[in-house]
Amino acid sequence: MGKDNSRVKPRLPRGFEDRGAADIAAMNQMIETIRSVYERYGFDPVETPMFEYTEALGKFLPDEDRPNQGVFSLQDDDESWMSLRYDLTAPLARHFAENYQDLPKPYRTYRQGYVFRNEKPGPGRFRQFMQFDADTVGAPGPEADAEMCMMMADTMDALGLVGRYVVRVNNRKVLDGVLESAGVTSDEQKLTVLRAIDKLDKFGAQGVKQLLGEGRKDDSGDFTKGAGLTEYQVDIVLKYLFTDLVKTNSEQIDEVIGLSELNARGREGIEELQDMAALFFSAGYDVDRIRIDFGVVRGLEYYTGPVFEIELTFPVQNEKGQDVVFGSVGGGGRYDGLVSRFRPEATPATGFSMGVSRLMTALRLTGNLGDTEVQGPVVVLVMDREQIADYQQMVAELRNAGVRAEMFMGQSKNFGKQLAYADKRNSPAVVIVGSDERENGKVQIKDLIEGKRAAAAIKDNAEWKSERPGQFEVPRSELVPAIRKLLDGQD
RNA sequence: GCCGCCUUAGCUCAGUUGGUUAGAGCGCUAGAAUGUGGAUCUAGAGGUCCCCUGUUCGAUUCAGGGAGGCGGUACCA
Repeated sequence: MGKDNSRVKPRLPRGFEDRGAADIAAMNQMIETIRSVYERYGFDPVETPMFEYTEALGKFLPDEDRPNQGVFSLQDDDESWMSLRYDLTAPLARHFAENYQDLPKPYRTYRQGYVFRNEKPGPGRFRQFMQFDADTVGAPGPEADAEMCMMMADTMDALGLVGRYVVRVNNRKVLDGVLESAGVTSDEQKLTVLRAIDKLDKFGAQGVKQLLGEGRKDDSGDFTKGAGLTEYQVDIVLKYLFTDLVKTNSEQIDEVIGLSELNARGREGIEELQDMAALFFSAGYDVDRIRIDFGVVRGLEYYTGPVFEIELTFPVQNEKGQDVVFGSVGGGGRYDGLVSRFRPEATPATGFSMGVSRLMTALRLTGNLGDTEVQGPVVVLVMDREQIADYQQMVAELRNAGVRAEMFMGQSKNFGKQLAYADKRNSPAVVIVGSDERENGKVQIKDLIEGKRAAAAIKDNAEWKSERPGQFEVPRSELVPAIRKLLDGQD
């Protein structure tokens, strides 16, 4: 049989991804774009490690003596649990609390990095993915929240997505107020109601109504138990959700103010939204960029006030052409309680997170990622093994001149293979020096890009060879200037 | 977790109403062409037909179970 079962099958764990040169270039470009916006807003970078003590992340299960399933965890030497961070906010709270004395307040920072969630992956959902966050810690006012929303919008614009997203804004206090008025008191029921509201754009009014009441059966036949509200309660919630869509944010807010069910807590939230809407208006952010939307919930329980979310306004399909449910590509809100887990002082904070990986996936799937093809190096071919010192010298000259260059390192001394290699690397040019050139003090430079163009018409291989499209000869001393000139001409 | 669909060569997929040597395109390797990429032609390598159990003279094909993938749904701190 001769079957070798000892060989390991190379396979990626589900929900994780390898990234090649083009992907990395695209991601770096996105990161740089986002970074420049955050810098311009006056935020400074900070970096925290991938691991934190689980208790610092707040993800210890109260009943059992181990961390939440959703986080990747392991035990340190002293048996204390450590976890891979699942977002960049909890680690920031820890960092701020730990360095409280030295940090300026408000503390305005950004940071970017991979976070990890041990969950079932889906379209645009990975178990390792990149986020790019900005936070203002120690600023209580709605102007700090409004700034976050405007920065989110500016970031999306900078990423070339003008008019193709919307930042939706709501306030948890409004939600809480409505629920209180409706007499929804148990925490569990509250959560279920919030989740139901969150599904509005997914399932529509009917779906939400079912989820608020008995429950809903989805297309795959699965049944989701509802919140079990009475008809009267459902009406209150729906009335609040389905205020008429109007032209401006302040009009939108007025619609809710008109509802008699709004209690003191709800009105507090409304006032904050009014303040934010006024700032959006005066700064020229229209409803098509930032919209007050009472359907925004956000899952995280630590949000205490304004919450916001970036949504793409174009449909996304996967590689198979199937329409795909694509979540938000960024979000955030005010989390006034997070730092107080570590410190006695009340520390208000607000921030948001850009889902870099998810956004990149959406852009790639919709063909909006832009051209990030990576240009290869100039390759110096090895014609004579004895001359590699000479070839290496040429490479060094090119590198010293700032040109990306390498000597062919493969096994094959076959000329054609070396050219095929350069072609596959997307090299701009190769340098050819055999005995003929050496004796005459010359080098052959082959412009692979021009050559490809010139060769398009050539069908016959003999002609193709003798024609040597894109190839020319210069004195050895002219190597670097000739290559430079060629590269300049190519861009 | 629950529901649906899927799994055959590196990739995309045919096919076998249960039968002996399981195919194509692309890709890969080599040659035509030993100093010239592409196109062309020729040849070659590459398979546990996802795994296990059962039914059967015989299973890649049928049945049951499992795993993995895709999608939905739940959860998502």
